[in-house]
Amino acid sequence: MVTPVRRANNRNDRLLDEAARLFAAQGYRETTMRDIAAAAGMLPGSIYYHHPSKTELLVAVYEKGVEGLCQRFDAAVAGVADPWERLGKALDVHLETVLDQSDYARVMVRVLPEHLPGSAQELARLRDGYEDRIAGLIDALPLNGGIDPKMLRFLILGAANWAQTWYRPGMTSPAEVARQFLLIVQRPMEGSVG
Amino acid sequence: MVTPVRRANNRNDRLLDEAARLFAAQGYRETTMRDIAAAAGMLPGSIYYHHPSKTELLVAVYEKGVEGLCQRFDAAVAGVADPWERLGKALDVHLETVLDQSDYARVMVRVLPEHLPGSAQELARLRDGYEDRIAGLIDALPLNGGIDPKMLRFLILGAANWAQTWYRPGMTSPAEVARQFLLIVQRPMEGSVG
DNA sequence: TAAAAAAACAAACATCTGTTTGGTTAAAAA
DNA sequence: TTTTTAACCAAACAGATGTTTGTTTTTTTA
Repeated sequence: MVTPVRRANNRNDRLLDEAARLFAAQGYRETTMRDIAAAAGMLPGSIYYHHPSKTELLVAVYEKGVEGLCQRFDAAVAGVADPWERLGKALDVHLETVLDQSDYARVMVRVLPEHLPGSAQELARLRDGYEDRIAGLIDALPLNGGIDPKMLRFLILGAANWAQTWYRPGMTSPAEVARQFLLIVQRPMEGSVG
Repeated sequence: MVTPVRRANNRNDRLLDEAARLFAAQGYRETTMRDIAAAAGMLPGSIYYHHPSKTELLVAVYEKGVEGLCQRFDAAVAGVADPWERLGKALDVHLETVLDQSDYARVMVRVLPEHLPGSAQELARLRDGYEDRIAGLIDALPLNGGIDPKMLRFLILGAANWAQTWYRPGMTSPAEVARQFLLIVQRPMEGSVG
């Protein structure tokens, strides 16, 4: 197995960028290989030199999305000890990234694994790399009896992901949305910030 | 304009049922007119006797979805005075309907107006018939200063709609999910239930 | 500078898609 | 019983879609 030597003017990065942008803006099914090729300045068939199928192209976009989001997450919560403060940082990163900064992250939210039966498992496995981080973060919260951590996670992540459907640039900033969401779910209880 | 006389063996109801089921399970783009026709026991072209286009078929499904959800909502909150209790009832109806009981309601959550540029306005207008009810309900809540009612609405509806992506029959019941969600966002404050 | 191979082109192929058209059946109206 | 027409069938059409194939260009390596 010889790894091909990547040339200086390789346009795979550009290709992935445009694919992410279109998948995020229009959806996977609504975006054609011709759309992507045109946006990347190449012919439809040329995409297949870099990716064996449309599905695999999506997987590649997904991988970059998870990788980027995880990196931002890790950087944001690094050195923060208080569980609620960690959740606040995570919410902030999640919303800013998904709403404002990364087409790749947007694809993760818009195109769900279960929408591509053939690759659902692979996509879900990639997602878990990020969602496990959120789960661990919420499990560390000191919760009142009666609140199921899993339900709290579903509520927060659900609200955050759904934000993509109503958020438009120029509205309340993603950071402010994150602050509000945290304010609503965080209630004073023993063990949390005084 | 003569309204055609609807015959006893009209299969439009069956057609709508199957369309709703398939749109909810696979998505709009992923469902073909042939899929729907086969499920309804007719030929693809026959659909066009009942609906002028695939888009209009979706609109018809959407209409039934909004109508059903609104009816359930109205029945659930009727006679309930306390704002938080009203929200609880609404959450219960929303989750049970969307997760368990109505393919039509499922379509409303899975197929978003902005995903069909041509009919986005019409679909959004239909949705508003329901979402305005939720908005009114939340605006009636006595909230602590600092919490934006709009953000609370986005959080609750977002979490509730997103539930479709993780909920599977046999899990925690929709009613229990509703109870947990309410528990998390409802905090003791002046004006609410003692 | 010549050989090797990465990267893209040009053009098609097979299939699927929403939709149309003209003919047929069967239920209701006369 | 005859007539009307709601409801559907049968078959195709035109365009879009993911993908393949053979060839050419262009960069790197020897």
